[in-house]
Amino acid sequence: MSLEKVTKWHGRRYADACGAALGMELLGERWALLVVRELMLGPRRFTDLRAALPGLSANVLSQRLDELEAAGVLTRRRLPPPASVQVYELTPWGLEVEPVLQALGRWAARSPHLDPTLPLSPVSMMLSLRTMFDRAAAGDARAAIGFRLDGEGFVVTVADGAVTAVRAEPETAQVAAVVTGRPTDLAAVVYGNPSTVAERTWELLRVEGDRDAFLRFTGWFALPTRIEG
Amino acid sequence: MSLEKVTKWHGRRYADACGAALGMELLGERWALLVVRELMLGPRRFTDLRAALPGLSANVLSQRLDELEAAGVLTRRRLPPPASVQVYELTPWGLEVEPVLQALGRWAARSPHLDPTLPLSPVSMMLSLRTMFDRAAAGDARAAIGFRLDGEGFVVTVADGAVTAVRAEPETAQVAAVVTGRPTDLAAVVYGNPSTVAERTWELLRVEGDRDAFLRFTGWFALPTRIEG
DNA sequence: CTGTATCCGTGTTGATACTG
DNA sequence: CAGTATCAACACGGATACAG
Repeated sequence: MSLEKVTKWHGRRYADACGAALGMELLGERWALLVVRELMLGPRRFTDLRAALPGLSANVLSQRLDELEAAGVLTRRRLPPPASVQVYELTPWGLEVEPVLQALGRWAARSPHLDPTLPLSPVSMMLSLRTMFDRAAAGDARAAIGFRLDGEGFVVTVADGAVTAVRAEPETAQVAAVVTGRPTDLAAVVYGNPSTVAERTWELLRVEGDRDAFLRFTGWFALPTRIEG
Repeated sequence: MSLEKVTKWHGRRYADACGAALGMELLGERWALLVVRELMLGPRRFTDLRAALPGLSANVLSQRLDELEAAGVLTRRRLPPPASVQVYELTPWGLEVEPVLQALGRWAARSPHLDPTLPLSPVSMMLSLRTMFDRAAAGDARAAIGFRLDGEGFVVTVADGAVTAVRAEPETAQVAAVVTGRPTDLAAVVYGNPSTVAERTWELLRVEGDRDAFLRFTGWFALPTRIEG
């Protein structure tokens, strides 16, 4: 069966020696890159992926997971009992897809068609912080902010002109503030023009702890300028 | 009709605010990224694209060109008479796809499935030099090498720790050497282990001018290490 | 609860042939 | 040269039913 899939994976080849062509064979199938994106911050279960990717049907997700496993991008692993559930996890090489995600995201963010009102998954929001971090704006500032987005916890740290974002329950002792809310609203506050972000949007987020620390934090991230369109 | 296409481009959305998702909507359709790749080094005609992308049929190419034009990635332009032919040209924003191509190519080049025996287009070969340039290996060396691949001329220049590659007829006066041959054979020589590149492969390339300069040049480019598979 | 397998309507893809 | 027309095959997405 597994061999079946490996051999079957040559359905739609480009027959092109170029690396970018091979990349599109591996990641270019519909939904494939978004599945990888959702695994970028750690292993997830089948149902987690479905929840993060509404519109992706179960049969297509199954197929993508098979193909990505055959390609060596991810592995399926059964968690040790008692939590005997299956999770999907990127391989080290799969983790290296992040620069691709970032280059693509940065490029497309300049399109007039980018629509911030569309749904945004928690992982997607956190990854965008890694992509859109503005080193010059942050300078040598330091801060750790916790997030709880749709029930999922993350900790983002800025230090030494770099940013990290990991999946973790934010402990009030370790972060300056904990922000709770929906990813879309967080994006509006972080990427919106501070003077035009509606007060109503701020009200949709709950900020516990040092609110000013989070306010400064939002200034260290910026979307690229849009092209006219 | 053109408006028709713009509005029609809503066919397969992801309904996801993430930039990477939008990027896949714009460039993720089959063949789309490879069409952009072929335009990266300057305008090309419909037939040029078909020649560079065997396996891409005329109707699909037509459709991709429409979609990419509607998205603002490329424009169609009619060359002034007498050469009154139509060419497709990337917009400034379309040119910015190159980092995506590079990130994807660099990532996929580590796959065990990369197959250097597959056909390689001249543009693809030249772009790979921009991607795989090894700044440390080049040091402060300088050189200009001309190439004639499947009849298309290019000039590649290395200077100040950077590489450029442009479409241009190589003039013997401006380059240290002119290499004539097929892209695949050039790739074998540039990216192969120098000690294991068959003498037969070298014989498939014609090197006019300073052969040693070209030999040094080949040492400034390297593929990333393959993963086990 | 966590996936997997099957059926089906629809749209996309791709080969061939053909037109301005 | 630059596409359009037609048609067959297949991929996608939704629903549903089934297995561990």
